[in-house]
Amino acid sequence: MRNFLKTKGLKMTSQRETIFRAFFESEPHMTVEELHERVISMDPAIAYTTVWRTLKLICEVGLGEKKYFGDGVVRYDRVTATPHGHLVCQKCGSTEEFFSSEITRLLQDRADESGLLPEEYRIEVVGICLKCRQQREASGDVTDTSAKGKSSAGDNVIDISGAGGM
Amino acid sequence: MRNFLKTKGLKMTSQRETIFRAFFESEPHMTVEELHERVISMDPAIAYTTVWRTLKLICEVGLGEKKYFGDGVVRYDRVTATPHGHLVCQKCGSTEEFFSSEITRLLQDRADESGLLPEEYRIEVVGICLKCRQQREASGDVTDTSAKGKSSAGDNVIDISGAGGM
DNA sequence: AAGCTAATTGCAATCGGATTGCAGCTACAT
DNA sequence: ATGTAGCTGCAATCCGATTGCAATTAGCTT
Ligand SMILES: [Mn+2]
Ligand SMILES: [Mn+2]
Ligand SMILES: [Zn+2]
Ligand SMILES: [Zn+2]
Repeated sequence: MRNFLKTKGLKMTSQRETIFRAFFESEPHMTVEELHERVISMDPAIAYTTVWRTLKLICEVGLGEKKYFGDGVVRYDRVTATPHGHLVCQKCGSTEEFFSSEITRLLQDRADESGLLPEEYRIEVVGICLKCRQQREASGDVTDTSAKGKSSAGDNVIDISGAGGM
Repeated sequence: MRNFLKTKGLKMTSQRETIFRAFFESEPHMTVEELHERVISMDPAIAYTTVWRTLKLICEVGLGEKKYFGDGVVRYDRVTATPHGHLVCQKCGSTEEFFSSEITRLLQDRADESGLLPEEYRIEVVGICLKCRQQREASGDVTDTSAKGKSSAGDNVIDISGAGGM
């Protein structure tokens, strides 16, 4: 890592060392603020701005990637050797990572067909996690909470042309 | 559409009619500002805020979805009967849509495994489009611009544990 | 058709995370 | 030890997203 920076004419500082540690050893998908909290617990003197700039640096060298999970805050993810996807709960914000070489391959093929040189993959399913659905039904909600079976967002057919007509 | 609003206690207005038209008849993935421009060309009196609120409404009733393609601006996409993915050029911002029932099925399976009730799918490949790569090579850049073949972001193995260690 | 009221709209103000300018501090090559 | 290109902390700024509010309007009621 130190060498990596060196070749770029960049310097290793105690702040960066701490922030790198925090980033690579904490749960993934942290916001700048969350990571800053973590960092502060290790070295109270490190500023938010420095965390922000270091995350930017991490992304620039290819070890990190910005992620937008839908709550309006940017999150930072570690880049893995092979792309991975996410299952995101829009209720509690929990995330689960998964790998799928089949999906990656299919996406690669699509990109190739179009002549797009892939740089980053975004593979996400956003929905309501099991835990949140169980809580909801516990509070007496009448909504269908079954996940098993064929229910999915894609099933309900939406007549867009009709809707656009008026 | 009018009926749809009615059942919700909502009103159809000339502004909404215009904005609906603009949204469903323009290219997909427009920003609020872009759509506002379009709307203004149809009715100069319609305010940005109204466009924003109407897009929000469209999303709430399930006909639209927010998208973050990486340039920091929210875009609005039409929801299709079956989920679709995107090929996004991070250089020129062009997008191409594609459908893949295989990918959708694989994602559905993953979600089911985890107990996540799918609500929205995000399937994107971000990279450099053919056109942009050709322009780059034309300006005498030495970078490898081949898209065909096995090149992909997933191939370069990144030793994260090592990086995190220091 | 006129009246009534909740919904909608335009505009200005505000919000809040992202980003930047800058003066003082520091890593590290020499 | 010295010099200089990089860093850092802090405050200021940016800017798209969101909201408060008074005037206006759609659609129901009489
Ligand atoms: Mn991840
Ligand atoms: Mn689309
Ligand atoms: Zn949840
Ligand atoms: Zn392009």
